[in-house]
Amino acid sequence: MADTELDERKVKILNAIIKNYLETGEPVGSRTISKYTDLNLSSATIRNEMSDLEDLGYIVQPHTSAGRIPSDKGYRFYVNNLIASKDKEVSDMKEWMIEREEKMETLLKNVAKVLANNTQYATLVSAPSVISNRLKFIQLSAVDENQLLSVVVMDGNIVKNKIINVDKPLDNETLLKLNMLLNTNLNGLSVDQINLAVISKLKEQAGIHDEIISQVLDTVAETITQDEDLQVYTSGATNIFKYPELSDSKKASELLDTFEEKQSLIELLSDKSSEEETGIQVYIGDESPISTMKDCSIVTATYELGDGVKGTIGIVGPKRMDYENVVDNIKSLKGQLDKLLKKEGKDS
Amino acid sequence: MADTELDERKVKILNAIIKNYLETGEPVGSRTISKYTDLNLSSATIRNEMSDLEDLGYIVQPHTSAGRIPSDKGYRFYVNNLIASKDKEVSDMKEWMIEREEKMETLLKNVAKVLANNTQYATLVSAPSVISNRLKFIQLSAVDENQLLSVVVMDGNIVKNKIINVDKPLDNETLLKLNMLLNTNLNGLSVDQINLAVISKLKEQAGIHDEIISQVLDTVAETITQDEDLQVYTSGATNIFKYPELSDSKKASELLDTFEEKQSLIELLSDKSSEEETGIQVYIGDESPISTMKDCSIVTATYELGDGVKGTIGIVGPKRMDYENVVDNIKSLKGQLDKLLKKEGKDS
DNA sequence: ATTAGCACTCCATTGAGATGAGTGCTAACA
DNA sequence: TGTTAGCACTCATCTCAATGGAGTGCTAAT
Repeated sequence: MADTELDERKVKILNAIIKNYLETGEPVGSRTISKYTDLNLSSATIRNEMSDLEDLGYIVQPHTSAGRIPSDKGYRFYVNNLIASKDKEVSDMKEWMIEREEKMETLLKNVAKVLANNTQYATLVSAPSVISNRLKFIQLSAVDENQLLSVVVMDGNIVKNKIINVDKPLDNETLLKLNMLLNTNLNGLSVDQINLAVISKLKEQAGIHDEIISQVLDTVAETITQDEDLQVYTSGATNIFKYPELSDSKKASELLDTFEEKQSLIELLSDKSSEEETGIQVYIGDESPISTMKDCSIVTATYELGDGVKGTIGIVGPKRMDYENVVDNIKSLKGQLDKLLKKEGKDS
Repeated sequence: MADTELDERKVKILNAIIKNYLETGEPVGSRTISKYTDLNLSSATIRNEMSDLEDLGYIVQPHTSAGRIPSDKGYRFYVNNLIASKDKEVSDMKEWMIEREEKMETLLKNVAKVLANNTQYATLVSAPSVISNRLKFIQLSAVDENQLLSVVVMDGNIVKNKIINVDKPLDNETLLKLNMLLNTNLNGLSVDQINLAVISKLKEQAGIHDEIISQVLDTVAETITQDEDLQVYTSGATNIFKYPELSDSKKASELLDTFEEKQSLIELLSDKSSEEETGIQVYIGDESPISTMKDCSIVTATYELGDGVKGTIGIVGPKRMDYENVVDNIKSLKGQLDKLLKKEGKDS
């Protein structure tokens, strides 16, 4: 639809406006465009076109007799074009840091950091969600008389653990039996497959309807399904100070609060409402599910591990963000993570 | 020494200046003091005294003909008095959140949050340092053919783990023997007691000079001594925007960066250079080991767990921080943590 | 359809008072 | 001798109007 309402010249002008605004952050006037483009049109002509573009809602004037800046709709147009057309080879990303990491956590922290450095925006990376992530190994051990330790290893070497307090000690034999039971029945299952039914089947198989064993099994189930806090790693949050339109103290404070209080970020990153086939989502201004980010744009991509969707990487910046660069970066990183995690899941 | 250079009246005036400045954040003039105190002195007299105080270095003028504000030395004087004298019962702290927590991590996050809420400053809480923390339980298990999982439980239920990649599988028997060996030899030892000597003794006891076993033992040692990232939890970093003197965009950005990049905070919290017998340390302005906090004051306290020093809680705020309230809060929290952790370490 | 030209609008910057808080100093007072 | 009143002076901040410039919208000419 956008295609029919904008002729080629208007598209060129709109793009020129947006590009210029991305660089300068200042409203851009007709004269600038008249020189900047290779259209060889006078500023007056441009003015007419700009007037049209404003009527169509692609650009706005912050106040009478200032230049124009892109509206959310304008950004949206630009970005759609970009993601669709762009598929040029990604600038070779710094690989120095993404080397085989043992710990998911440090890996993801590094990813966030690299991305923040490369783009100069704020970045978020969420740990793989355990939904549809497979159980690889599970073990119960007696720490001392009253404490059991349950350890669960998932695909991708994510390790979870929980201390279980019990009233009286379990003897070694029982423990061994339980471990056997757990491993044979649960290994290879994904978290969302481990529900109440499975657990109660386990309890049954444990034979004795022992109070304690039942309690232990429940806790194990809890360990497995525990939301892992759905960790989010952030980096470069303070980059927002680089963009005057975000750095007045009220907005900045709210934004940084959002980053510190990671809960809402989790929601953001797991928002799958407008999933794109490319795996890259862009929220512009009001489109964002988080209200404190009304004045920002957000680009997210999901990376996969083995089967099923997993974690998300995201970038938060001003609306005039360098979409081109960001999309490239995020695509590249997504690719690398996909590759890395699949490999690690398999052979290492 | 400070006692001899300040007579009682000067002390009163100095305190009045500081208190007033703490509230308002504005330079305070002679007239204000003349009314505010019960000294019944005219502003002129106060001016004379203030002039003296300035010569002595306790207060400074931000510019000619503004009021005076406390210098670092002035704050220092005030704080010393405070910590020494103050020991009144702490305002009853919200206990709602500090209930028996299984996970150290969530507990400490909550502590940081509560403290930030109570004081309206930025807070940091460091996890107990494992130095001189005892080993409670250790276990090696085979996740699959090529991966071993080593899990270590410390006092206070801190769990560490590490995946060990091995070239060829270890048979069950060896594993069992290793576990036995590890537990009998290492349990009860603190981390700093587990050094190369102990490990090589272990290797010897393992009998066979097997390449793999040696490698495994090394990795176990690594797991135990791994620095646990020395986690630091922060909260309320954005509170700095409440204090104009910190919130100009350059300073704020640097400060927030420091909070995000937690590494330097770790150093701050583990700085034991000026340990006080009360366990409470106060850095004022330049005294801080972190340069980005030149314009801040920092109050830290260490809490203990069982034996030996453990973690630290800290508050970062403007120099005109409400020291009284902060010290109370931090004392109270320290007390609760001490109690809680000792209990947990023992019986649970 | 495009362009040149012009009047107009509005923001941002500047500089000149005006204001007021606060000091330092001096002289008077108890 | 310590305290106070008074006064001249300084300096940051606020207000206000003037200025300049960037940019638009409109109209008339090409």
